[in-house]
Amino acid sequence: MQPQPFHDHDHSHCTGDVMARAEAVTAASGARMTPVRRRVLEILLEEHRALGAYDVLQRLSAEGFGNQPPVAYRALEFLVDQGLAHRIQRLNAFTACMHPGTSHAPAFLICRSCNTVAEAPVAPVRAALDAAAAELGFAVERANIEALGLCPACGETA
Amino acid sequence: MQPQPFHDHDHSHCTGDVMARAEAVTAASGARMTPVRRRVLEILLEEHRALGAYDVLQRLSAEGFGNQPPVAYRALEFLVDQGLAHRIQRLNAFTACMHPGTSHAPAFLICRSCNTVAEAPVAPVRAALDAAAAELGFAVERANIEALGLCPACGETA
DNA sequence: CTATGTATGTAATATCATAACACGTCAAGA
DNA sequence: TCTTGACGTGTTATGATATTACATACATAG
Ligand SMILES: [Zn+2]
Ligand SMILES: [Zn+2]
Ligand SMILES: [Zn+2]
Ligand SMILES: [Zn+2]
Repeated sequence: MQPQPFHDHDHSHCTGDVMARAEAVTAASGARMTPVRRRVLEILLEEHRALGAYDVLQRLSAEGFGNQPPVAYRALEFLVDQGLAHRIQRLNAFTACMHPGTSHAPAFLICRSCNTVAEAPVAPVRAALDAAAAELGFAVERANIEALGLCPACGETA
Repeated sequence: MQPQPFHDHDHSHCTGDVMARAEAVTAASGARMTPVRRRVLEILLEEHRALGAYDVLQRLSAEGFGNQPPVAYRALEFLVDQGLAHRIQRLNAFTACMHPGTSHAPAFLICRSCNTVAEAPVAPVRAALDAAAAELGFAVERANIEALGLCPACGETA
C-alpha cells in the first residue's frame, strides 16, 4: 500500500519508506546521493506539499549549505531526473515522489484549501488522453496532469 | 467542425470565426472588448502557438500601446477569464482558445518540434481523472492537462 | 456636467530560473 | 605517484516571468 497523504497516517512511514527506496534507486542508476541532495529530498518529504525552490534554498542555507539559487535548483533537478521528485507546473514548486522506482506518469491532486499534493493512479487517464490525441494524429510522449480541488478533509468542512 | 491546427487549413477561417465568437461572448457577459484586448486576441490568433506575455507585450508596444508588463498581463487575464484564451503552464505562455463559448476543460497537445498547440476533446480524460480522484476522496474542480509530443506533421518527418 | 466605475499607463518591485566560472574531491589510468 | 578528467558544490551575475501600487484617461449613468 502506498502512503495516503489524504488520511491520518504515521508520516515517518512515508519518509522512511521513500528515503530507503530513493537510496536504492540512485544506487541502481549509478547516481550519487550526496548530502545536499539527500537533505533536499528530506525537506520535500517533511510535508505532503509542494515547496518552491527558494523555500528549499532557505532551509538549506540555514543548515550551512550554499545560499544561492543553483544549489537548490541543481539538487531539485537531480531528484526530478531520478524520478524522486516532481515539478508542479501550476505552483512553480516541487514535491517528493511518493512511490519512486515504480514507473509512473504523474497526475497530481492539489487541494486548494490546505495545499496538500497527492499523486493519483494515472493509467486510465493517460489511456483516454492518448486516445483523444490519436484522433488528431498526435503522439503523446509526456503528460502533465494537475487537478485543483478539495481533499477529503477540506471537502467535509466546506 | 472546429479549426484543425494540425492540418493545412485556411487560417483566416480560424481567426475570423474565433474573433466573431469572441465578440459575442464578451457582449453576452457584459464585458468590454477594448482595443488592447482585441489586439491581444488577434496576436494570439496569428499562430497556433503559445506566446509569452512579454512576446505579446513587445508587439503591443510596437503598435503604440503601453510597454509595461501589466498591459499584457491584464489583457491576457481578461481573455482567460472570458474563456477566450488559455494559459499553458508548462510554457509560461498563452494561447487563443479555438472554440470559445462552448464549455470545455482544457487538454492541450504541444508539439515539441514545431511548438504548435492544439486543444483536444477532454471529456473522457476528465471522466477518468475524476474517477481516479474520487478513489482518494478528492473532488476535482479544475484540471490542467498538457501533453508534450509530436504533431502529425513532425511525427512523419521523424 | 459631474460622479462613479472601469480601463489603461507607468514605475517599482517581487518571484522564479539559468549561465558562467572557480574550487574541491575523488577515482581512474599513465 | 602524479596527472587528468569527471563530477559536485559554491558564488556572482543576469535573465525571465509576474505583481503591486499609484496615476491618468475614459466611458456611461444620474
Ligand atoms: Zn505522510
Ligand atoms: Zn485540503
Ligand atoms: Zn488556423
Ligand atoms: Zn509539430
